[in-house]
Amino acid sequence: MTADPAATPSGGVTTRFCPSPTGLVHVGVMRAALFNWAHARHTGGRFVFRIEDTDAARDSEESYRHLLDCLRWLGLDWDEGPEVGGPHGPYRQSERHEIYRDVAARLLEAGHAYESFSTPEEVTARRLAAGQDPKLGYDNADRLLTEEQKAAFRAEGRAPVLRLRMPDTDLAWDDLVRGEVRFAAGSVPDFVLVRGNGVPLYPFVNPVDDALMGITDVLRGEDLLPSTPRQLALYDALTDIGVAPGRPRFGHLPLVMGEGNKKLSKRDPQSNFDVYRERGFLPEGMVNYLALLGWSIAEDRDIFSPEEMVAAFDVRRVSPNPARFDVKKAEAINATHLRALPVEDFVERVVPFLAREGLVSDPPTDEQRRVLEAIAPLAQERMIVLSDAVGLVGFLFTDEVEIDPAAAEKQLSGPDAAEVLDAASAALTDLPEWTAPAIETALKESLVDGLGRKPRQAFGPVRVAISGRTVSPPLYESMEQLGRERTLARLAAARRLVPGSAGG
RNA sequence: GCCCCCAUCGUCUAGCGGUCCAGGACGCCGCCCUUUCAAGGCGGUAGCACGGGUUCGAACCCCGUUGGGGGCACCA
Repeated sequence: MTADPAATPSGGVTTRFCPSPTGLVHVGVMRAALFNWAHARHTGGRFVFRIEDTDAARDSEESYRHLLDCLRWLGLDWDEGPEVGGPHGPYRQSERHEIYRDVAARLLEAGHAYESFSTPEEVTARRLAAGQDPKLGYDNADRLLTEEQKAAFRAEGRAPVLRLRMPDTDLAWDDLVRGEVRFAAGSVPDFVLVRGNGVPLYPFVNPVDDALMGITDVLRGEDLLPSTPRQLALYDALTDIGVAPGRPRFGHLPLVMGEGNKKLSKRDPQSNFDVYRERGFLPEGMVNYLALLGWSIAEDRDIFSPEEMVAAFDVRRVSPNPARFDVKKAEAINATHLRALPVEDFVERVVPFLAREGLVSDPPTDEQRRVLEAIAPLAQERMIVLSDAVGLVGFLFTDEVEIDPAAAEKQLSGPDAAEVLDAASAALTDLPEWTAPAIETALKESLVDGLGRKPRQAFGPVRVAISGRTVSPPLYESMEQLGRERTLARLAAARRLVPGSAGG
């Protein structure tokens, strides 16, 4: 419970990620995790993962498990923390209460902290009485309470909170991303470390654990910047009583903004990390985009791998500007990574998404795998996220193809469609060789040359008949994979949908 | 209200006093390719918030203004 010199090797960097397991995982939180991880890896340092579950009312075990899963999915491995262990455990604050109780007692004993009996209502009343804005907060009125006064409050049944005595000096630090930041002496009131009921608060346990775990560099959101003076003061007190080895460095990352000009809130659907996973963003695509929220690898480049990020990451080059989360750009980045995937890798990753819809089994049958591998290169380049495969290649794995109503309206509504579909069926029924080139030749001869149709008019209805959509992988290859029987069946089925025609 | 942060194309950014009549990416718009849709190729659109300094010289340094944002709990 004292500063462990071995925990902070001179010059070595130790960063941490310390979310609280309360509900949905926010993309900004994962961005913070990524930057801490990249900073540790780049400097050859350590990355600690700690769970801040001091709020029993809001924390959940499910959320805790989910957090681990998200980190692992992104590829952010930790050197110390849950399920990994380490010399500074436990790594869940709910299991560290004795530690906080002990540190609080020592702070009180050393005079850095004191018992405070004022209720929030009393503080407000005093501010008002003095003609001041209640927003100024606590007025440090209990600093000089005598033992008699304290006894009197206790006799009333009041339980005191523990407050830190703030120093009467300026509090300043050299922020890793912003340079010097300074708060004037007296501008930050004495704050609460421990509640009246004995439960320690976040502003207390967070620095205590950072100190005990040898954290040297704290990278966190700019929204926490105003709380830094308090942490600094606490750190100085902890250093004085031998709990901390000194102050860590702080770096305040730019906020992640939403649609308007506001911080992306947990309420905003865009902020939910899970939706990107579920849509089939790649971890490497997500890492790439998240990294771009405040950092850039080079002047003329924005596609890179996690490894490349680690090699190049320099926290001093992180931008201080707030960054808007741009789904369009995230998609573009992801699409680039998706297309770069080797076919086998792509197939592996896409299978769970197809399986989820019952289109293939997981693992796929040999036949399903064969078809997937054949169509993959053609599908990959027209996909943005893995779940796109469901709509794009699903028609190859089911006989219950739903024809998109809009597609039908566009391609299967006129008399031309009937003529085209009939001609296509005729051309394909006795085709000697069922290969993409043969199919291409037959259809072009029949539809383009024979009927005199423009290619786009000739193949539109056929595509919709085969795939149910106006967008699909290349037609001939798709038909080849589908097989003659199913292809003819779909042409016939579509033929029956054409209104007001003989076949209907 | 108080404290703090931020300020280059619509968006994310490069730029760390001259090499910038500002570069890249996303988006958007054309053109090419073409069996749809994409992808790809080519081209285009659009920005240093304003005002003072400092300097031979400022997007870059300083001050102010304006604008935007964040924080002000016995939540985290």
